[in-house]
Amino acid sequence: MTSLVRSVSESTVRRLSLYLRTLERLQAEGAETVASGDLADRAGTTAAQVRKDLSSFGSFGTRGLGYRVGPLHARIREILGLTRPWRVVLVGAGRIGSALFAYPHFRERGFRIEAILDSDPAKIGGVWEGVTIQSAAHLEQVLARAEAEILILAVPAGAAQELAERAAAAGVRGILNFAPVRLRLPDEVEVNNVNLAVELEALSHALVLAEVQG
Amino acid sequence: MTSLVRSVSESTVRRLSLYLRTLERLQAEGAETVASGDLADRAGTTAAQVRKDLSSFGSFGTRGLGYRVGPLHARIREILGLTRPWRVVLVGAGRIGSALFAYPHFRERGFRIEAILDSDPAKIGGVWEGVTIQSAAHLEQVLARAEAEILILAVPAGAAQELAERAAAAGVRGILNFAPVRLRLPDEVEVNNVNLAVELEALSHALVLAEVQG
DNA sequence: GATTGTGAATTATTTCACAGCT
DNA sequence: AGCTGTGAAATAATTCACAATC
Repeated sequence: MTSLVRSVSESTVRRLSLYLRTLERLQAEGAETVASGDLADRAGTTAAQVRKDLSSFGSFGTRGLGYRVGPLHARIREILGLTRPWRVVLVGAGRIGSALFAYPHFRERGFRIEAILDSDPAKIGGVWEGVTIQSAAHLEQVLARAEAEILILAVPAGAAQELAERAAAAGVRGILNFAPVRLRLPDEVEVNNVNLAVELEALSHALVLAEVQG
Repeated sequence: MTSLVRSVSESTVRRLSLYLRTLERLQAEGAETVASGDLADRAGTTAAQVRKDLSSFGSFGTRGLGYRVGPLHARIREILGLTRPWRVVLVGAGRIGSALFAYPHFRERGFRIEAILDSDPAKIGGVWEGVTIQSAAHLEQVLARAEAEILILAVPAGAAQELAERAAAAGVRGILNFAPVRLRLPDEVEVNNVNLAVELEALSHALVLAEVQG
């Protein structure tokens, strides 16, 4: 069987996600086709970049016309692994956890938060939209019962490594980590780090640079 | 006057932010010096990368010994523009806004949220830790009174462009944008986008790839 | 006439490897 | 002996430019 999903670079993958959202807007606008230049403008890149990205998985644009919005959308969903739902467990029922749980774009894309865990007794037993917050002590059982594939880690830095290790041992395949620490885990566990301080600090660096350079 | 801040690549800047946090942990552990290899392990990169990153702004490691933790920390703070406070206004008092407002790492690094805005009448007038949520209709006045330099945009996609334009016109210099849209703004406004759907989709892509490749 | 697909050229980033300090 | 600083080499990502196609 030939793979439907070829290896593409990390930066291409991130742009594909942007294209996907753009294509959804185009669909809502009733567009049938889109040219690379138009897609690039809307997604914030260049026409050549769009074409390179799309050609990397043997694309099917039409010369003179552009790409058909529907089929391209379907193909990118496939590449990104969004054609089936993902079972997700959220660890950390603080503010970030709450924001992620309610983030509409996650559910739209098929990321199903099956369970919520926290270690704060004041939070355990609480209910969010029908989902009861359980004790993080039961991480392994919860992951097993949910057959969770993805863990969203939204806990303080000090708690992240231990929880991540336990989740990895329990068979979780990917972790989206919001704790500002580098997780040390077996290679087969995919980790994607989101560090909000990095984002703000990159901005502040850009601002001082702009000051100095006029 | 020679600039204290040289141009370094975007990826270097992001790693510097990681090194900064690592150095803070080392300081807390009482370490006086750190070798590039150790810093690399803790920050999740390589020794050569660390040395290249640090040498790009004329660093002052000691051969045979490593880098002195305190001075290196101070130098990176300088590079990242963290030696002075930043005046920040938060737009969007939803769940993401709430998480960001309470995120301790922002305040620790001198990002001061001076005002909170929202357009939902149910939220306006609410108070978060002494800060009253004001109407987004008054964006310009609030930005002027706060002399805000940075805007954190945590609003729905549909509202982001208009608010960003108004903030740019009112003189904001940088925007940390959580809305999943590409903002079109004058070049002098720095924009850093955080797109949570992209992060999760990059993870799901990695997982399907791992499945296919064994 | 418009727009893709893609090799080639360019630019950026990472890794190597080792001379040079302490 | 240990570790930095850095040119050189290798690799990766982006941009160019144009023939191929509709």
